[in-house]
Amino acid sequence: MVARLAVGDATVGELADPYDVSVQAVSKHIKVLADAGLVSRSKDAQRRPCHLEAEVFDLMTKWIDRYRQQAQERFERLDDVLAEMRGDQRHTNHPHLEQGAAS
Amino acid sequence: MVARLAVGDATVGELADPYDVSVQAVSKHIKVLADAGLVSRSKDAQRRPCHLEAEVFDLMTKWIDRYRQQAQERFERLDDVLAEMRGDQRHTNHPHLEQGAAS
DNA sequence: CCCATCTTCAACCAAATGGTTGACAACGAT
DNA sequence: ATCGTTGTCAACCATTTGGTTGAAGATGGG
Repeated sequence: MVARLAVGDATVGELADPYDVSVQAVSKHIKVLADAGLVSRSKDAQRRPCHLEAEVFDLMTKWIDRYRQQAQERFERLDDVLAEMRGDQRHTNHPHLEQGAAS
Repeated sequence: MVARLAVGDATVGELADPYDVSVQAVSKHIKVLADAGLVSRSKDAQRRPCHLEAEVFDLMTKWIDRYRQQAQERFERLDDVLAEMRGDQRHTNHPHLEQGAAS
């Protein structure tokens, strides 16, 4: 959905077409996104194209960065030292995420 | 929840404590996050502290950036020109997001 | 005016989410 | 061995989410 809109504006019908889903469902979905400010609507005859609001990306990124920064600061400081002192051993069981972050 | 973990690792009990919610609820929630790879668990006696996985932030940011780039490229190219040509008028009704992006 | 097209509204339904309580497993301390 | 602490499992319930169908509003073309 977002992927399609990132490519370009589209009507509800166009959004629903490629998928096995009713137009009403998409209309509902878009209403939520619009209410949340993620998309805006324009008016072209009986059509109301959807436009992805790019500013939202910035907000999301900002939100994420706030927590990332906290986590990384802590990580780089004393967390691991203490963990090592008390024989802490992490087991992530999520190999796709492991990338040698912990020394 | 994420906010608390960004500050530092915590046990299920510590996470539940500040809120009016049962330990079981938090345990369930954490299980979801752990299954999704957002947090890892360690083992300290009968306690199992939760650790926020920082890599996830990178993945999120990467995902977002992909779409942001597409949207902005399109935006800066011909989208608005065409819109203007056919008398397009956008109405976002989301003032908190408006910041003079569209000329 | 009436029709075709596009969208939305309303009522409804199934599944997912997020919470509860109660039982129980694991562990350290006594 | 037993007990207190911590976390999890299971069954259950309410709310939200995401879908459906059917009817109705809006708009331009004949």
